[in-house]
Amino acid sequence: MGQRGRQKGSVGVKSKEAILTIAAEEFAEHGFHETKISTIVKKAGLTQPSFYLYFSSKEAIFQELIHTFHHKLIHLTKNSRIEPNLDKNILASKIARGLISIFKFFDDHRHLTKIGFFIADEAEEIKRGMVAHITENLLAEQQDKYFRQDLNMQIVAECIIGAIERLTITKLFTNESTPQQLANEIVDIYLYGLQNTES
Amino acid sequence: MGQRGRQKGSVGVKSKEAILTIAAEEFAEHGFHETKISTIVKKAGLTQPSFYLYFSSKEAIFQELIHTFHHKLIHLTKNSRIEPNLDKNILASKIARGLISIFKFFDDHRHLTKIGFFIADEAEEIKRGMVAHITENLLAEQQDKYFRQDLNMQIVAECIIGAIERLTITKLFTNESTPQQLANEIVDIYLYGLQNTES
Amino acid sequence: MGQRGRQKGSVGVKSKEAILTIAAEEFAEHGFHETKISTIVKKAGLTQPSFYLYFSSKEAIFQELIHTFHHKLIHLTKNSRIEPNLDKNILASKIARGLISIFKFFDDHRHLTKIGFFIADEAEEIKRGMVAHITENLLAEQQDKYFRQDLNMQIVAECIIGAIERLTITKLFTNESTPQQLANEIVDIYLYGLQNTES
Amino acid sequence: MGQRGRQKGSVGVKSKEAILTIAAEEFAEHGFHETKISTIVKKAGLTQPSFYLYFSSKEAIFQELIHTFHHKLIHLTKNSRIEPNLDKNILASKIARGLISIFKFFDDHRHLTKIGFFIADEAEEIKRGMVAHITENLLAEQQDKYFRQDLNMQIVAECIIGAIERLTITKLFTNESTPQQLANEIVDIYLYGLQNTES
DNA sequence: CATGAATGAGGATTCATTCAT
DNA sequence: AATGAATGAATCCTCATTCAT
Repeated sequence: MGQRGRQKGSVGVKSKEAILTIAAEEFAEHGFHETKISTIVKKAGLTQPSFYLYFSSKEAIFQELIHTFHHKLIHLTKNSRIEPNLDKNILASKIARGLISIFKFFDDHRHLTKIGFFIADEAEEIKRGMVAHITENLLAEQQDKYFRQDLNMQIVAECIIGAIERLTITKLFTNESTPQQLANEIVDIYLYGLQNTES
Repeated sequence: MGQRGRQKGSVGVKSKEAILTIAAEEFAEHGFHETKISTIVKKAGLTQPSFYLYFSSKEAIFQELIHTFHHKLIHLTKNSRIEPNLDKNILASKIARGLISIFKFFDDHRHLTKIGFFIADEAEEIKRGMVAHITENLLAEQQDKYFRQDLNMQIVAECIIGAIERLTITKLFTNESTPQQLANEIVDIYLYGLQNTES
Repeated sequence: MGQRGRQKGSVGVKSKEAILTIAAEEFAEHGFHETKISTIVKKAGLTQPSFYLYFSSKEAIFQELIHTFHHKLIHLTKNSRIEPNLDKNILASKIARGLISIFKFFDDHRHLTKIGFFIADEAEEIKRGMVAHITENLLAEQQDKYFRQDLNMQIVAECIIGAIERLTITKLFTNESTPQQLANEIVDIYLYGLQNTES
Repeated sequence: MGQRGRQKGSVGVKSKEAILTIAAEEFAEHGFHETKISTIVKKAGLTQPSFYLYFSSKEAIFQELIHTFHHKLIHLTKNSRIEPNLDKNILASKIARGLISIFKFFDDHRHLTKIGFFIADEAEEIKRGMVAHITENLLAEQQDKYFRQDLNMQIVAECIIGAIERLTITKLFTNESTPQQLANEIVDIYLYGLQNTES
């Protein structure tokens, strides 16, 4: 069928993706309200009505971007459950690996991350999800005696998310640190603490 | 009679303060753009032109709130430099005391905190200031051998600010934890780390 | 009566005059709409309600200034009727004298002139009055054979007013010419024309 | 069918021109401040946002009208340089022809003229340009001995512009005189003066 | 004579969104 | 698949003017 390959939808798909990409940029840089549909379509070489061919509203495309971010993030964390029975040295690197994958993901999707992790109202909920996930992991490891028994792991998880948040903005997105470096620093700090045990 | 005589201008002052209070509430809850001047003045029992009697624009009052927050915050952290020559136990409680005062301050000024620490574009800068301050303190203590020599204290500071940020939103503002509890948890986590040293 | 001279009204009179003077300046410089009552009273060291102690509205003070201008102008032109039976040389200087008095008057009341002769809607009417007056004079002199019989004196009068208007703005108010100079130039041009009668 | 095919954009052009025409009317009649965008668009059968489809602000459309006037005026005066070597009778009719074209232009563009020659702040500058142009012409003719040597031609030019100004308002726009009549009267007055040379 | 405080009324401008083609 | 044209619905802001003291 259709040997002349009037590749149905390909143009539209391209337009839609152009809009999505540019919108992500704009939202990430200027926030929701300061981003104008007019600007997006202009940058995409389209007109305003075309926008509504692909998205039902400004709110809708914003949600779509958030959803994409959230979806990818969930997918990412799905496989990161730490297997039991590993010795302490390996634990550290396991944790580091998890953090690396998060930072890498953020690094690879800067605009989406800005939107879904920092700008959106839903960011709070997304973080809550991550905190829950991390808490679970930590609890398991706590149970396995890798971690101190007297710690409130939910609070720990919040601290880690907070750290990730900050470092993403100030170190990762400024290109001052790599995912690896950041992950290692976090592991080092949280695992062993600040206290000087020498002397 | 009235021992304070002809309270010149007191009415206007009251109106201005009413506007400020309500504006803080609104901005904190709805953000800059979703906050309407009309709503603010209505809640203050005034009309729109009155607003402009006290503030030159919506932007201006927002800035004033940010400034107030920043100003108070700076004032707070001014006295918090840790004195040298204290043993380790005291150090912990010293640090805790600093954190308590921050959480207390945030707790006492929830709206301002939401605005100046979470909503404003300037929040980033304000946090940067706090990070710098904390970094300084940490470095001094590191020099005094209280802390491990191999840690990048700026990164540590970022982690702490991130933790404060998160815990403020999820534990403090939800009334799930007190400033004391949060401060203690942070000290415990960051000073000693997660690692189980028993066994 | 009243040896203590609580000069009744003197303060008010002073305030009113201050307002009038400043208002004239402002209207002259910025026109009606761009002149704000708030600016006037500020410059007069008063508050807005005080303004309404002396003038019923912005429109009212503007009218008062126009009226003052018009009144003075009418007073000026009342005595300027040219007496009959003068020879041609004297005629020229008579006319010049009339023009000098007008230019002097404009020069002495620059703000009022700007308002009443250039800014006000009523300026048109005021000019019409002057044209009528000049026309009358010219007609008398035409009847006395001093002027050409074939000229439409109303048109001539319009031309003279037009000349006065322009020269007031471009030469008088810029201090490039004195009333005398301008009057002489006008007399010279209009009496003898441009045409070179030599050769 | 339809020899001009798919008239792309013709509707928008029509709307823009409608707005321009009506705006010229309104500005001419009521001045800048008393002219409301709401009135303009209402008369054009449009809504307020449509106005901003074609003009960026009220100030902008006003400037556009002024510019149009100025542009046309400059175009008009470009060809009006008087060629040398003409005898006196022809000179008069040459000058008359120039004046006719000006009055005709003003007559054909009453609204624009009101705006650009009487209402706009830029009117002064526009007149200055005309004065300069006229002065140049007069000087050339003076050099060629057509005009008296003792006259300050800039002042003469100012007088002529003043005359044009006045006569435009009082005779042309009231339909009391035609461009031809006005031009002839001016030539007559300025060339030969008022003085009765008979007797 | 004067003012601190307040407001009614309106006006320009913006932006997401839609209609007809 | 796309667009020229248009708009509904707000929002910020301004200014002359007034009231109570």
